Amino acid sequence: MQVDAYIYLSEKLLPYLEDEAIKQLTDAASLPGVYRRVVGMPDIHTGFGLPIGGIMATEKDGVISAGAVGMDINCGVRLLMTEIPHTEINKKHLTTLLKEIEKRIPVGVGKKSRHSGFKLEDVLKGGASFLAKKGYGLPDDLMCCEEEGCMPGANPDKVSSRAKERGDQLSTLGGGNHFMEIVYVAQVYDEHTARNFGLRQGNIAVLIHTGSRGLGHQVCTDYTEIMYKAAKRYGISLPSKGLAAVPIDSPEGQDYYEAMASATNFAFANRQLITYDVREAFCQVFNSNLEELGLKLVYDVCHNIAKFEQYDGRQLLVHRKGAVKALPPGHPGLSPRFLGTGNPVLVPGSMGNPSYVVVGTEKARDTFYSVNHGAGRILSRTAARRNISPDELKAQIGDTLVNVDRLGKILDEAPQAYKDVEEVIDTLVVAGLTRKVVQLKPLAVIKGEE
DNA sequence: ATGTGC
Repeated sequence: MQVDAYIYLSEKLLPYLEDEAIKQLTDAASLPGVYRRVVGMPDIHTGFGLPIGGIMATEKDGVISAGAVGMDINCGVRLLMTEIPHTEINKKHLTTLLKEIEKRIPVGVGKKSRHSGFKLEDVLKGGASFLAKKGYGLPDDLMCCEEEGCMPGANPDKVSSRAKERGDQLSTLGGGNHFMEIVYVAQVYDEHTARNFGLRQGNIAVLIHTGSRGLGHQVCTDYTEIMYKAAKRYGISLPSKGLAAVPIDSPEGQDYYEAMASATNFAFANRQLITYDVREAFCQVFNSNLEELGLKLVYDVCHNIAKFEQYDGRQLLVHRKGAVKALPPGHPGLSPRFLGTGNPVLVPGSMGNPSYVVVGTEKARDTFYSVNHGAGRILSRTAARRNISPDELKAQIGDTLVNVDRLGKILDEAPQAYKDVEEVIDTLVVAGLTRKVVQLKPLAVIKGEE
């Protein structure tokens, strides 16, 4: 190991720590140019290469790794806030909303876009910014996105034709842990910050969790193969195929960065077009307009990405896989919109459970200004399908409305397969890395079937 | 996570 590995866990979470996740994290600590420490979040669990809930920063002369970003490049979460009090919404509204949203946004593995006419090259270069400027967004959307909805350095020429063929999935949700949820602000912990983020106690909001779909998956697969072969030529001994890595300044490393930025923009555009479709669905169901309904973007976070950032006067490449950038109030890296508060961090819980909006603190410097991205798995997808029955899942999600009739199709997403998100967040609160802003409680959820 | 794969 070149550096130490730190993992943040409460006593309650300690039993869930897998030996394999520790190995993946310490493996990452052995890669050339890794800086200061590698970090595991309290939602850590075994992934491909770097564990999910892992952070690895590398210096200029160090490596870049596709597996340390993850299969779903720029998987992320966005939150839309409405002006609708949850007391004014009934079960019939919710049912109709789910139907109208599903009419517009295909859900589940392998689903294709209902939209056409967007040039993939524009999407890969421009992300959410391209769509918003085309009219698929509100004026303030972009300043409420990480990277303002467009990652610089994207070069579609570095995305393989096979990956591009899989790029016809704009405004699709996907499967697995991806979801859309109608929630309401159930509790406010920090009035000032909540107000600044536009979060009002009792109001309805929409949480969207998805990424770059098949395109990002293919980019990761392509470049893992390329890096795996090239590493030998650079004299890098790889601890595992999942951590295949090459020097940042090598042609392969540069190519991956440009392809990753392209896939990142695809994911931003996906969430932006979903937002457009969700807004349309709300307007139809409530027979109203966005001026009345709100549906303003609170924020859009990336949780699988590598970005160049400054620490200790050095430029580092911070790989976050299942971790969210959380800059504290006053940090020079913040956009003017969030300079006084820190950027909002969106942390979804498991199905039927609360989600949270939190912010980072000065102390989060210890984690390269990163906090956890969710609850974190306890059971693998297959273990969850084997061990949880549809009735047990139903008992856990309670009154939360679900679009999926056959609960047997989403057992891998049962809350029993996940840690308690509040325990996970409180671990970082106690460690001084984060502060809670609001709690969101679910009313209805849209999941894709396996 | 994923047109659920070598």
